[in-house]
Amino acid sequence: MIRRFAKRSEQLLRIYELLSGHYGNLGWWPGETPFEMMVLAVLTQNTAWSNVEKAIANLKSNGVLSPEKLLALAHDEIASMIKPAGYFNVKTKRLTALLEFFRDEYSFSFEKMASEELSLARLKLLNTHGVGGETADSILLYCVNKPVFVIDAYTRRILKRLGIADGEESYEDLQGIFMRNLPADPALFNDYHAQFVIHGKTMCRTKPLCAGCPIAGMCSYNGKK
DNA sequence: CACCAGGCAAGTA
DNA sequence: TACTTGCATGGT
Repeated sequence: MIRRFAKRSEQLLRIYELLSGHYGNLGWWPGETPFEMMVLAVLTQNTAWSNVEKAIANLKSNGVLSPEKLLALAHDEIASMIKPAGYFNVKTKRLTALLEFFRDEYSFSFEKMASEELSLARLKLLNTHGVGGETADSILLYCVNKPVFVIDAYTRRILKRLGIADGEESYEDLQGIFMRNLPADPALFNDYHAQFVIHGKTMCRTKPLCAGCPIAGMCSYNGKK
């Protein structure tokens, strides 16, 4: 097979160029505040955004979208509000664990979290119940603007169809592809991830070929899962 | 009605 | 270490 790109970094930048040229610079930001984004990071685990939005709307309408308010609620009260996001008992437990961690480690301060050495902050997040790679990195990128690349199901599927990944890679393997070959720029990582999300929502889903796909020319999808 | 989206932890061996 | 299962919703 012919290598069409001398370097991985050129290929990754070309993909970004094609996606952002098609979808525009999204300036994507999943929540209105850093704290809302922290909550969203848990609520969105294995769940469609449409359901997550209903859950976060319930928290807002009940006036409890703050770490102090949420920690003062009983398990069942949180669970009933986030019910539309699914897995509500699991997510209530995970959200509570994350809020306790945020209180105990950083006194509910994103400034304190941001000032901590990045790899240490990431390890601490990963050591918190309910926080895996994607959730930790979403918090680091979207709440405290750290240059970490978030890998999600869309990213995995798109990379596989592009022939960059074979599906056997670990989370950190895939993350490393981006972080070793792109400048450590939070704004780039934010928008690149947003491009994968919007592209994954509309294309690269189940159809072998998608009309109008901006990266169709680079896609090696052969119909295999 | 069947099926889909789509992270993490805990149990098993 | 690697594999399997539980968790729950809303939309098609």
